[in-house]
Amino acid sequence: MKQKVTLTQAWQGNADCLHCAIRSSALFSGLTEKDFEMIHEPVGQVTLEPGCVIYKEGDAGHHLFTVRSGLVKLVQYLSDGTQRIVRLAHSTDVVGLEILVADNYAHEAIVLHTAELCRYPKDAVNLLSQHNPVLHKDLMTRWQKALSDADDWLTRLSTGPAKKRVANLLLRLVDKETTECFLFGRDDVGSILNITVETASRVIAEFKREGLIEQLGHNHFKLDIAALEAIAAG
Amino acid sequence: MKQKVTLTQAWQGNADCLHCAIRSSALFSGLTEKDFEMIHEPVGQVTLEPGCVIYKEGDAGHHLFTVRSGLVKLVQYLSDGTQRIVRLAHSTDVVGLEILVADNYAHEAIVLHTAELCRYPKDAVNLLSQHNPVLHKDLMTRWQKALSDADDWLTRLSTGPAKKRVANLLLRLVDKETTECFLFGRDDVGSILNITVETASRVIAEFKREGLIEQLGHNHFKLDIAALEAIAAG
DNA sequence: CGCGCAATTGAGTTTCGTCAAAATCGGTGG
DNA sequence: CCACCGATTTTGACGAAACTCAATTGCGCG
Repeated sequence: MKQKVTLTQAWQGNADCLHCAIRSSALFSGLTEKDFEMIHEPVGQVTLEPGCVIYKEGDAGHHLFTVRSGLVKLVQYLSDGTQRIVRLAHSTDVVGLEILVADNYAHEAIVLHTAELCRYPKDAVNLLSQHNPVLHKDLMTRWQKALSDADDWLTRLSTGPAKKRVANLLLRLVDKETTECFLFGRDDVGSILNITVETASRVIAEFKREGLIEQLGHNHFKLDIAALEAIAAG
Repeated sequence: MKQKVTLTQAWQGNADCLHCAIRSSALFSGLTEKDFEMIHEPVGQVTLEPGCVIYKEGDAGHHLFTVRSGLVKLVQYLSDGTQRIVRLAHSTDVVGLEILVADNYAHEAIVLHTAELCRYPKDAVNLLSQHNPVLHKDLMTRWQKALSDADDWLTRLSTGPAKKRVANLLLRLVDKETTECFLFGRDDVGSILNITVETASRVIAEFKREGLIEQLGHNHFKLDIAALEAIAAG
């Protein structure tokens, strides 16, 4: 796992939320111009490279983040020091929601695929959510989505034999249009599926030999979706 | 798994929320008398026996529930028909939160240990949460707790060898005062820990032989907490 | 007292983890 | 451009853990 890049103070302020490309599904979609005037700290945006740490577990913080593009992993460290990835956040997902009601982040957030992020000050979100019913409901919906994702993670990615888990992971990462999929290090695959690096590698190699996935480049595959779904259903 | 009991319309209306014994940690703790006047449908309460189904996955519903006492399991069914328990709710926990933003329940909720429940109409909660900042924040905190529980479930109860998982489960169920613990069917233990009934039984039997747990009655044990914590840390 | 379900135990098999080695990839510098 | 280095991935051999199938025991309840 690379960890070369660190989050320097590269945030560029004054994102243009009113004309944001993903606004309809962004956190501040329900806000009016008047609402934006109430925010003193500007909404910042930044692009981060793989390996970059957005925040660490236990960090005090005052921001939550929307993932505009790319992929971010949320990691928790176990008592024995090993790490377990408890969620993946991709476009339109919010990470760091917990900072709205807690003082510290619950996970370590690390970029897996180059990601564009927006950053919101928690105080502004807390304040606005009490006056703006749309934002209020949107927040609830995001909590619900996070919880539903967590349940899905447990039932699909942490249950059953290794082949089934890997198939489910690939299907979750695939672009349905192109049937292509960008993967990442085998150690991360293992941390997600709760299997060892070797087992992850073995299963992926076997999928390649059996033609279920075709390698297009470094961690870049074309999937046989139907066949993988058969395995995923198990 | 028993499923003899069904939830008949046994709800007794007009719970006395203002003088509730667990009010300080109940869902409506932040409400004023004036708030209560705004609720047309009374808050109901009921006592349910083990096996009783509170709601099913996919059910349309208009209520969320506080568990006043007892134990409730939240179940999801996998593609192959087997069930996986994704959370346990005990005193002061809320189940069915998702109904605030979705039309259907996300899990099946079944009573494990005789439980007293309070029932809140979703419309009232949604309405009040937009005007009462305390309830608003309380709801957010409950979402966060549910999510944190889910993460904990994954890292503690679904990771590592079977003995470690069983130890973690027992420690989660134990009454720290008496060091006693009420368990349930081995099939439920298996569904929680993602192991088979046989493995669950073997581990528990082994714990008994090694004196880590002493059987006091049917599914009733006294625990050697220190020893179990050593295994749970593993 | 016996019936029936749940729990336990046993034997054999499969899967996965562990440890170790080999191969491959990506990047770097001559 | 090519050779080399380190890191990642793949592969192999072996053992441990858990699953499956089956039989037995134990317990609660009528």
